[in-house]
Amino acid sequence: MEPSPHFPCLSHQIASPSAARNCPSDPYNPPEQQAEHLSFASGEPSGVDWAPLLLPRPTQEGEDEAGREKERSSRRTRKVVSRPRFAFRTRSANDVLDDGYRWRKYGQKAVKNSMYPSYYRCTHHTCNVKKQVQRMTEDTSIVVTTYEGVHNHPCEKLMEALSPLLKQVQLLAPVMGML
DNA sequence: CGACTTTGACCAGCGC
DNA sequence: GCGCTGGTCAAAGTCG
Repeated sequence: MEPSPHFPCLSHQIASPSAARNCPSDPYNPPEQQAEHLSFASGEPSGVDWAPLLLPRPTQEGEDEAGREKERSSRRTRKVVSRPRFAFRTRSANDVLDDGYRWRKYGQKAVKNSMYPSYYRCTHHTCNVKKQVQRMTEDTSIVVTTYEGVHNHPCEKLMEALSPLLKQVQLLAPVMGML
């Protein structure tokens, strides 16, 4: 997968968990968050096709709005909507991995098999991606992050980092054309 | 003052 | 049918 703006570091994790252990070039994986990528706990059988989960989904305005409206009307009809989900475990002091996106916490609740999972939503107004962050009871240094849905917008931090480069490319483009 | 977190209440799904 | 559980809402509080 291309260094997707949608999952800057997570893409490594999905594509190659072992490679993900060392991604020093990844600006979205600061030292304190260069977590030990332990394994995947997707709830799916192994051999799951990750591609559709990670590739940018083409903008489908109608479907998106309809989906939101559907969700609004049936406020708590959870577990009915089937959305791409994937989870992974990391060993990190930080609960929240800095994946380049901005998240808003909308809930935290004591549940049985995890002490206090936190619920986050992407703050982008058109994006409906959620993630759940919880620490494992057996080993509290391990954080389980579950993503639900796919971002339909570029990663803000990545775009921020790339914008000077893009400007340079734009400036150089005419010059290159002359050569 | 806007963005974000906290936290108690609410409610639907599920198992018994 | 009932109670438990997990996910979400929303008001209030906090922070920069």
